[in-house]
Amino acid sequence: MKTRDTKNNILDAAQEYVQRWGANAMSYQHISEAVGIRKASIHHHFPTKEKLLEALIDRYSDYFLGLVDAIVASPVDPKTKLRQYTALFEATLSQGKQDKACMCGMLGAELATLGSSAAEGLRRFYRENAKRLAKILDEGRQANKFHFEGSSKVTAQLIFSLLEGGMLIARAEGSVRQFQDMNRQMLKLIQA
Amino acid sequence: MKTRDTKNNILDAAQEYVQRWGANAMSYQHISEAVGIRKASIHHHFPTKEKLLEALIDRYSDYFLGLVDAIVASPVDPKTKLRQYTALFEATLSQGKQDKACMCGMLGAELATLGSSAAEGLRRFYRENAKRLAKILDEGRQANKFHFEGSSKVTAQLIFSLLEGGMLIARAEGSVRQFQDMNRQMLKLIQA
DNA sequence: GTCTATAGCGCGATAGAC
DNA sequence: GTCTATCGCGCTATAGAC
Repeated sequence: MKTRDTKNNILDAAQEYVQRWGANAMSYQHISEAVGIRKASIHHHFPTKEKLLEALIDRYSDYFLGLVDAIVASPVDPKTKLRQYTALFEATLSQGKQDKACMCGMLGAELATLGSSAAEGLRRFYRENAKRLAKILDEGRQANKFHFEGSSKVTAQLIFSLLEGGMLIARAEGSVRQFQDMNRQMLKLIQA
Repeated sequence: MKTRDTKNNILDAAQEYVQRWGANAMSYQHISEAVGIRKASIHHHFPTKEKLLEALIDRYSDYFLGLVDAIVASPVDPKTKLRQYTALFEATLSQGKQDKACMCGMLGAELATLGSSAAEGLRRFYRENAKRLAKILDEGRQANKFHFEGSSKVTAQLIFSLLEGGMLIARAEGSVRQFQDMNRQMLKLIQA
């Protein structure tokens, strides 16, 4: 099998596991069983777990921010953009047994156990998401569709934190519905 | 040393570790070194890690909800109560090297690796916090101090999720300030 | 209640054949 | 690029002396 395919299969399995169980519960053995190759073969593609996590975060970040960029650039109104943004998180939570959270939200709790490159990748994910959210908020406020005082940057942090935290809380209750209700309420508050 | 003291010392060390590193990175060896007793002695007080985590969550929950109850019952206005509630989280984040998060927020990410009793304890913490927040919100809305449409229960979930998620995000950036700004902005949105 | 000693396992990682 | 085999470590947990 091609190297790129194997690498992607490894990252797919690792990501799935981290989103459900966390990085510290994920092992080369688990990936090995999911992908159908031996532990040593994984080390050939990702020599250390730290390198694997770096690659995982980079890929996740690039993919997710790509989806967000498409939303930001689309010609719909700001309220719809914000709704589509929250829908990305709702989709993750709805997948499968509804026990998958945002991978970077999970890793936020395990930050202290990550290497410095992985930690920097995490910060980049947080920062870039907030930046794009702030753009949507500015656009909405300029169009007189969103009404809130103060900084759009801080409000973007607020919304992003709400989504990341909300996924973890709602997952504990097994309630996608609770997460969706919360997101709708946030939209109301921004428009009030 | 008295059993109760030793138990508390063990729980203190364990809690500190979980808040910084997470439950899966916490080991009997780490606690042993922090408390100054041997691994086997910890097993005498908490036979398994699962039991230790259960006790940890129960103690944390009781203590924290006690603080919250005092705020709810105090004769100050609802806005002050909400401010004091967020201040509890800000205080945790400000402690020491500013790398401590809410223990139950951390454990939310590691939910899948917890035993069923510990998971139930977590859900209780989430539920009881939201319940008390909803009470503050109702009180504020009735006094015409808070203005928001829709359910106070959902809004309480929103605020609680925001706090739990915000701690993890702000911790990554090492910015208590960011967390405080976000909380102030939430208060503005509720009062708008 | 605390200790020493150890069992038994899973982990990340490496060596070397194919 | 994938494999078998193995190393060395840290983990949870237990047995049994004091």
